[in-house]
Parts: sequence; C-alpha cells; structure tokens
Amino acid sequence: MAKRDSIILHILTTEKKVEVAGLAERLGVSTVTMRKDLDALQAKGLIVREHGFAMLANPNDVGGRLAYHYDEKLLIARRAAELVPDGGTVMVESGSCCALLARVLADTKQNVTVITNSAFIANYVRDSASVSCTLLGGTYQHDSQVMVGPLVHTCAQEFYVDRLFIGADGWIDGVGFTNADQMRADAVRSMAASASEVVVLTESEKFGQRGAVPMRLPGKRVSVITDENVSDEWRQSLERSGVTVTIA
Amino acid sequence: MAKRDSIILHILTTEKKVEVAGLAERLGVSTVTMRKDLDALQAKGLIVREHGFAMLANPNDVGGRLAYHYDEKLLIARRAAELVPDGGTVMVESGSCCALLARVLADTKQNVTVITNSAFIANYVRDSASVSCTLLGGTYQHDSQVMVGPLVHTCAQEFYVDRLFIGADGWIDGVGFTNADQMRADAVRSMAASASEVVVLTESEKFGQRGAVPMRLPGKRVSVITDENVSDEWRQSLERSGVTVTIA
DNA sequence: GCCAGCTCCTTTCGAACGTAAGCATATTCT
DNA sequence: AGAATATGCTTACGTTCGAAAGGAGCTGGC
Repeated sequence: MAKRDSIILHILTTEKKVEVAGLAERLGVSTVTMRKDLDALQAKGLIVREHGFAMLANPNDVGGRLAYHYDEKLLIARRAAELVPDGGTVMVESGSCCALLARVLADTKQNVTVITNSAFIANYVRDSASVSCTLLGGTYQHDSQVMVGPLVHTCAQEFYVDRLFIGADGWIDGVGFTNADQMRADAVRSMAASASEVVVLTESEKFGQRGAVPMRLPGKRVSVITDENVSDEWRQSLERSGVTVTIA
Repeated sequence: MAKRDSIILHILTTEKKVEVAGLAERLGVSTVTMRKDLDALQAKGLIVREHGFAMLANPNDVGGRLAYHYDEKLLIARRAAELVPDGGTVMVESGSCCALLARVLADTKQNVTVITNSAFIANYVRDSASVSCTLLGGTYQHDSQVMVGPLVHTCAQEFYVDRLFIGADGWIDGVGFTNADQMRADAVRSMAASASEVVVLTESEKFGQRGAVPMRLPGKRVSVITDENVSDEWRQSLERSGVTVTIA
C-alpha cells in the first residue's frame, strides 16, 4: 500500500467528497498522478469517482468501512489468511476485515471454500475462480448486504468447519466482544455453533469501544488477530479471558 | 420507455461497445442528448459507460440480459406485479424478467416481501424501503449471482407462498418449460415445492427455443405471462398442456 | 563509480464531459 | 383560441479525462 494512498483515504474519510484537482495540489502531485491513484483505490472498491470528484463509498457499505484504517485491516487479513490452507473451508462473517480476508484468500490461495452470510463478500470475490462461495440464507439487510435471522441458524447447521472469522465492534472486560447490531450478533452465534474455533479480526482501535450487544460465545475457543497498536492493558484483559492474541 | 432508448439497446446488443459521438451521429441527435440517454440507461443497470464509450453490461450478468428485449420484459413484469398485493409475499427466481418484477414491486408497492435465490435481485432492490428481501442460501454461482444446490432446498422448505415467479429458457411441446442450467432448474423445483402456483415470465421469443434441462413441475398449477408476439401455435401448445396464458 | 534498466511522476494535447442558456415543439390552463 | 407551462433538443463554454512522450530518481550489476 503506497503511502500516499493512506493519506488520500484519511482525507476522504474526514471530508467525504473532494475535488481531484484540489486534492492533487494539497498532496503536491500532478492531476494525472492523482487520478491514477484514485482509479486504483476505486478498483479496490474503497472510493467512488465522479467527473472531477472523488468520494468515499457509502459508509454503510462494507466498501466504505474498508477505507478507514485500510493498512491495518489488510495486515490483519493477510495474517488470518495464513491460517487457511489451500483447499480448505472456512466460515466468514460480515466484518470489513473479513471481506478483506476473503479477498486475500481469492488472490493467494487455491480452491478455498468460503461460507458466509455476507452477500457483499460473495460479490467481492466474484471474479476469482479460486474461491467458491456458499451463502447462508436469511433476511437481507439492505444497507449492509448481510443475511440475518432464523434462516441463518438453519443454514449454518448444515456445516461444520475448523474456523469462523468474525469482526467485532468493541470489547468489554469481563463481558467479551460486542457488536453494534443485534441481528448480526445473533447470526454470529448461529455460525459459531458450527465452528470449532472463532477468530476475531479487528483493529486495535476497537478495544477502546463498546458495542451495544455482547457477542456471547460461551465455551468457544476464541482468538483475536489485531494490529500492533493494541495496548498492554487490553492485551492482558483479553488474555485473562482466555483469548489468544496475535499481532499481525 | 423512450423509443430512442430501445434503438440504443438494440445497437448495443449487437455491437457491445460503441463510441458515444458515433452513436449520437447515427441516431441524429447531439452528443449531449446521447449522453443523457446513456446515463439514464446506466442508472437502470442496463449498460456500462466509459470515457467516450458505452457498452453492454456483462451478458452473464442479469443486467446485460435485461438490455435484450427490455420493452417486452418490462411489460411482462408490470403485468406480473398486478398479481402481488401490498403487504404480500412472493417467491422470485433468478430470471431477468423476475429481476424487473422485483424492481417494479419496489417502485409501485408497499411492504412486499420477496423471497429469492438471486443475490442480484436482492441487490437490485436494495435502495427501496418498500421491499424486504429474504435470500435463500446455497452455493453462489459466480457469473449469475444465483444460489443453487441442496441448501436452496433446505431453505425453501421454511416457507410457503401463493406464487413463485420464474424465468424460462425454452418450451418444448409435451415436455414443458426448460432451463439452460441444471443447477438452476433444480433450484426452481425446490422453490416450486413451497408455492401453490408457478408463474413463468418469459418473452414470446423463447417459445421457439429449447433449453437443455426440462423444468419438470408435475402437479403444479402453472401459468405464463408473455408478450403479444406469441404465435397461436405456441399458445395452443401451452393451453393444451394446461398452462394459463396471459398477454402483457 | 557509473551505466542500464526500472519505476514513478510530469507535461502536453486533443477528445469527452457537465452545466447553462436558448430555441422549438407539445400540452395545459383560462 | 391564445397565453402560459412543460418537455426535449441544441449550441456553447470552461473543465476534466485518457494516452503518449519525456524526465527525474532509485536499484542492481560490473
């Protein structure tokens, strides 16, 4: 990931919509170079372009959330991909790191099967012949493109895999990982019942935050892959709760 | 649907990729007008634009298939929508007419629930608050964005509705409707088991063709909605087989 | 040290783009 | 019927776009 791309994403994250020419001037490059960078970012699904402007993809979309802390998320996804062998099958939930994991698997592995409740992820790796997707049925959440509800539970029962990768919106000491959306948290529990280990992929920033809905995964082996900025305090909190911590 | 739009789609269907300026000249309008038309078609998902060019969306995508005989398909979809009351629930399969039906429902009805095995359709009506989607789980076909396989069967069993709307790739006298893809034909059967009536939405052109896989819907009440160009010969063949024919 | 090869950036230019203002033909209102 | 409004197209203009060609800076080999 080029350094300038990170700066562009950071600016876009705060300002949403900027002129190409103005952005080029602020970064001290020509408009041609700027356009090339923006095209590359658009190809990754992180931003959307219009004539003369660049703006963040809808933050409700996973694509928009990806733009935030993209570097860390990519490192985490790459580390997670190491856990998946060629020809393996994994469950993947709908978080933004999870989407990147699917993308990394599509780009670097052979013949991997991804079971997910995210239509975004299925579409995200659509161009790759090396990943085959199974989409769990359910009620389609319009903004997040994620399947939720009782049908997810029914579908998930049809499978059993080694690992389920999930995102998280927060961590509360003594309570565990949390999610912002009750329906999605429930979907995670349904999927977790069909996996022997749950791997949480999340940027360290999330540890300071608290989602509204505890994930509640009692009796599950849980580990987390996060970035190097996680503080000792949170790391100890995690390990006290029996969560294995891996730094990407 | 403007008359010129139909001509544009017809040209695009045969030539795939054309220059905006050249197209404007051929139709005798200014480039400004041409761009406006093309933008409108792009907004409907029928074509894709590049700097200076317009081209058909990938024909493997439903969007690309929609461009072909768009007028007829829209009429059929509108007629089919009349069968669906506000607040109703319908099953919809993955054909291009079915996608248009979902779009029409989204634009004209209130509080309709669409149960489908097509991730394309779920995404296609994503912007509408008046349609809620339930996506049936299954193996995700990369090119068509359709769910197939045994999981579709399991999921479909969780529901029962009045009507299932499906597409078809052909009709053979004495055999019935046919489909080009075995997996998708199987998905149709799974869904048909959970509906009291099957409504086939298809352009009249299809009656001269034969898909490779008979749909086989024994004991089902079957009707078809098609366009006015259906010949008497085929119409009688359909009615002999107990299929109710409606002209849109 | 220094040259070849490579990558990345810039300059340049004609073509394409979006917007606004103007004109002509329908349509509606009084 | 005649004026007011609406629709659809064109011309015109300043801006942005994509592609090609040239230059700066880095890397590796001798």
